[in-house]
Amino acid sequence: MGRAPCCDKTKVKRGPWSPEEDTTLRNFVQKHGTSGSWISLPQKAGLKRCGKSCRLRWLNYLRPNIKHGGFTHEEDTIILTLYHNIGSRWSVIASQLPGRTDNDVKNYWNTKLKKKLFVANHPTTATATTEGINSKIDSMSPYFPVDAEILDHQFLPPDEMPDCAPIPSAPASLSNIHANGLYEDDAFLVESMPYDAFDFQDKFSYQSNYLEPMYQSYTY
DNA sequence: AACTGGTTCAACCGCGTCTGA
DNA sequence: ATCAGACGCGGTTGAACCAGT
Repeated sequence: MGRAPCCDKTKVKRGPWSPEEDTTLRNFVQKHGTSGSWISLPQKAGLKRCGKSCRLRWLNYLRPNIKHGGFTHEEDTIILTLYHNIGSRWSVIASQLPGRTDNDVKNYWNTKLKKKLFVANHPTTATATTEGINSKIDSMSPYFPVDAEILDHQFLPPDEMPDCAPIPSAPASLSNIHANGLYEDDAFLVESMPYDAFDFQDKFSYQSNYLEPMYQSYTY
């Protein structure tokens, strides 16, 4: 006996959104907001969609200032650092990346960054399949090492983060690395995530000074 | 050109948490 | 204090696209 569905699946449209539906939803939300209830919004807006589907479409695609694709090195660093410290709290991680959604960050981690990090640190397995790499990564400790210089970053809670706030810049030593004959992306990751040279003192200092207060402010 | 396997990412699902009556 | 409905989240799925053969 499972939980009752949030809406009648036989009466709502599913699958990809059409441009017309996007326009309807965008216009309605911009004019009326969410009216305090996503569940009732589709009916008010004249959409044959589940409220949860509307909410997801708005948050991940239609709302202003959304950025798609092209994650920067600085964003990579922030994702890796926060994943190392708090795990797969994608909404918390995304809140530190203006314009990024939790879905975007999650997809980026699962499809690209995780593999990139592993390959950069295990060059001999670079030709392995994604499935094989993923299974290896999943069996590893979640506690990736963190470069001490990342301590310089300042993180803001979401309600203090302006929509177009600049992403905290990476330290110079992390921004212009071309080492070991690797591409800049890979060299950057290798240099910023040195598996064998992690300073635990720095990790705990960083965790207690910056991440734990932030993490606690998000606990729900 | 056709097929196949891999990759990407939008969307869905179900569960935990929150909130207001 | 309790409970039902709504919200928000992380995990997963599958269609579309891409690259190699």
